[in-house]
Amino acid sequence: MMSTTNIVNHHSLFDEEQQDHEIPMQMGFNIPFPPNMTLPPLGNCHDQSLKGVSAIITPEAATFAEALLATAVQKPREFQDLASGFGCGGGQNLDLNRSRMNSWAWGEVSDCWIGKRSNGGDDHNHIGVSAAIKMKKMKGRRKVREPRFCFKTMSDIDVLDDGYKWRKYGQKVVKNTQHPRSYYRCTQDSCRVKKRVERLAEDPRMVITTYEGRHAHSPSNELEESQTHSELANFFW
DNA sequence: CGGTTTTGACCAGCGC
DNA sequence: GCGCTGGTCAAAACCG
Repeated sequence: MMSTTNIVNHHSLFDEEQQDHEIPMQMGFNIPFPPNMTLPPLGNCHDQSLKGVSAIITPEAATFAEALLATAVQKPREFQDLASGFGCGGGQNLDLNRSRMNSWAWGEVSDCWIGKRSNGGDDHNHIGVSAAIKMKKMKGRRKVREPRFCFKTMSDIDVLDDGYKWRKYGQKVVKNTQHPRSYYRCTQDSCRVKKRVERLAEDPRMVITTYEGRHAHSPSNELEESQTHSELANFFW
């Protein structure tokens, strides 16, 4: 069991009083990289639309990272408890609820990374997931958009298994790209979460997955909460 | 037969 | 107002 797990959580709360300007917000975490996973050589990415992506990881790790972040977003309290159980800093508080994500008027992911980082002086591998989101509250009435999170991963598979069940509802070739963008919607009734999957024009090996909204339910029925916890536990071995 | 995918049409937002 | 573009709809095709 590793004892140096580090949850990184830095965000500023949405301020209702602020009008018509951008409000930066960041969320995420670092955890030790499991010994049974291997990393390919890491490199920097220079994609204008997704600035700050720092590294590339294996599809397996990426899938798990996505599931982790989904858990952190959907069940911040449980995620915090779970992380604490694995020796995460108790003082850290993954308090995403307070950010009132669903009240954001408008948001775009301006930065994200999934990768490997050194932890201070020692060079332990960490898998990290973070999303820096620039929020913008507009004057006047404007269509409310759900918060969005995106991930960039290296994978042959377009749709990574994040524990939820998705139905494809559209595909579009976007300008200046060779690869089509696919649109998916959560199959759960009353759940409005959507995700977009596309390949990076500059590097088709990279898959960009963008989630929009928050699930109003647990991951698909087969993946009960206890199982999710079990998977999270397995991640550390 | 029911659920999912495909794909062309349609719609809305935005810039000019 | 018009054209461009991204996002969604919905009918048909596909599949287990």
